[in-house]
Amino acid sequence: MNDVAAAAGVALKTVSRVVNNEPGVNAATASRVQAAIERLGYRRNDSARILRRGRTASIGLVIEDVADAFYSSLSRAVEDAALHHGYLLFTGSSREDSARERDLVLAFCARRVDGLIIVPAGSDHDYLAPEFAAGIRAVFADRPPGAGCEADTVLCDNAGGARMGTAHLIAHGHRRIAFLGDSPDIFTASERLRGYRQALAAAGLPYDEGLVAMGPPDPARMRADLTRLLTAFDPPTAVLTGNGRTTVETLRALASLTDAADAGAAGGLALVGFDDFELADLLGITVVAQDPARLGRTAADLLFIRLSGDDGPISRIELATRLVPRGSGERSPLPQRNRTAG
Amino acid sequence: MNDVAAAAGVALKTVSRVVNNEPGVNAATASRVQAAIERLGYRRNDSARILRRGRTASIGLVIEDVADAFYSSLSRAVEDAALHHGYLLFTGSSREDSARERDLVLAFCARRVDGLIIVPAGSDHDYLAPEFAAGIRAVFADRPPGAGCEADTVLCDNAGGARMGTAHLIAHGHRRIAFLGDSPDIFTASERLRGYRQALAAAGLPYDEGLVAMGPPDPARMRADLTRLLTAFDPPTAVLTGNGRTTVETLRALASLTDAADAGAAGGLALVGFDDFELADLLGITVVAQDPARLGRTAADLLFIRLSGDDGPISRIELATRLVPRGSGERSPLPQRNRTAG
DNA sequence: CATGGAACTGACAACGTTGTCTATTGTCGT
DNA sequence: ACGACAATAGACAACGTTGTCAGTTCCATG
Repeated sequence: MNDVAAAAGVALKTVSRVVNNEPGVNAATASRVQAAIERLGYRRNDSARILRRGRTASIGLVIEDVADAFYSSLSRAVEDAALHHGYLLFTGSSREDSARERDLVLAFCARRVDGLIIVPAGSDHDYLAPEFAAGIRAVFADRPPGAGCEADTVLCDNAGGARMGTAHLIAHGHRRIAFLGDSPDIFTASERLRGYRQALAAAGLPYDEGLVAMGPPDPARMRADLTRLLTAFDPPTAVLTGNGRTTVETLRALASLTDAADAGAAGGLALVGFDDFELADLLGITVVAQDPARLGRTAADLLFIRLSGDDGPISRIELATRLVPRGSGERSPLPQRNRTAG
Repeated sequence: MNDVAAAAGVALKTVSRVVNNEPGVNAATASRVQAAIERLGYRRNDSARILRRGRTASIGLVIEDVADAFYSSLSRAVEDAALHHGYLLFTGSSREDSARERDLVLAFCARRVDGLIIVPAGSDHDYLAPEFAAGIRAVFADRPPGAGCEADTVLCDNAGGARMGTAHLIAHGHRRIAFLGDSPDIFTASERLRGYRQALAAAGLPYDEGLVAMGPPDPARMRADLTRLLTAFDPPTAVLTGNGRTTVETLRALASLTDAADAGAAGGLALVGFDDFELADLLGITVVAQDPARLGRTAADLLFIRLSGDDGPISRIELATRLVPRGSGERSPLPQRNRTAG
């Protein structure tokens, strides 16, 4: 900028004014400065600008994994909102590792992002206290912050969705319904388990721990769990899967366990999946759909409201889920070969 | 930092030394400073640091759309590499809009990223000249830069992959093979069309424009194109689809055109898709697989080599593709109802 | 005891902007 | 012709770091 000023025979401040479209510069002077800018290929250094002004016009997004369709949809929604408000976006994936979450968040804070959208991996957010004190705003998405951390939160109605999915299976005559979920220490997974139990209770059905298998969606582990479930004395006639990844891996496991030809039919087992996913329509999989884009958009909206100065009470929004019947969840129970009596 | 210095009764520079783990600070002094840091909740301001040091330890990634599985895998690979090198990552989606690509790139440059990884939407990258002059390094991924822009580039062997996929169909007896691709002004789409033509030529088959339909993967448009193709006098017995999105939409269109029950079987039409995608295994779709994670990793590697000072000649890497037979591409031609003679 | 050097600490400028305040014009009304 | 005022331009400090260099202390050595 100094060079531009020298080249245009003008003061530093005048260049600054031209660069920022500030009023009070003679048109002739301005075009002379513009010419110098073009000639020298000058670009404003935003680091200095940020240092001087205090606002960075950037936000940080920490998700679990960009490569997961759910989070990449969420990302895109946040990205759009950021762009729309003229903000730049830092992103990082925590990989379900709370240390990595913290490091990313703190790195973003050191860059003085104005705000954060966090899908927390950990359950302790005390490390944010100094940042909040410094004026950084944060919105939690998909999962709530740890105890003692007061911040806007956008969740989906996990328990309600699981309840609805389970009730749907019950309504189609199922009495033994398995639940395959992610690790129970993940908020959404345990909430969905809760919803599943609520639905069973509401229908007067017993809760059978033997029908529940939870853990990271590792194909080998899931195959083993499914085999155990399906070869038990009194096997389930239906399954509720706890998230997109789990649903997909369940379908794979079922395909490898049953006749590959009718893999799409999930081998007669009724199935409702939590989370919609690409091609679920073609495979005829009934799902309880969340809207990750809406989740991201809502979180971004909340954040930008805060960034515009709003200091109202914390909000905690819960987005509704939607049951999308596609066939796999509407099958009636088939007589099971392992069962001795009906 | 000033406050910390005052609180610890020490000079600014000493705090700086402690914060940066620089040697030459008495342990007692250091712990006094540490205490003050904790007490005040101090965090270093990286904007100032960047301004002072010149290096930002951040890179910018511009892709087409995070919500697309191909690019989100690529993103994740770049993210991992960045994290591994201690860099932060700015991301943005161009949405196939060259102006948006430029704006994102320039915004990242204004933030003084050290390097860029770009999946270009446009074909004119003259706007980068001043940035290159300022020392920014860029690597192009998936698509090459516009003419006149010399930069490291990582592509996949698009023509070769399409040739392989087409040859595979020819080897299974197909003579009339349709090509459904993305807009021909997208580099990868036109390269794949080229590979398709090469394979036809190599087999002595005529190139029939009537069997080619290209454009953005809009469901309605694709359905119309497919209907036209399949109801023609001499319809194709096989299809090569030009990318993941196109493959999926083709499957949808086929499912809605033929009996929904055998949608997974793509209605008897043989199909090879360019790009692997989630659940292609369950649907039995033969694909020419790229490795987007490898693409991202390779691009990041190239970039970090440059950032470490390498000034060797420009490299242009082409990654191989892999044919994954899963059934849909191994079907023999069926007699077509619209054809008068065999 | 003087001297050299190592270990530690601090003063100061500079990075490239922008906000504030002041100085210089030129224009207008009286 | 004069003061008032608007429009334009510039000087300067400050944002929070870090690199450079200079100073102080203290200990080992001759």
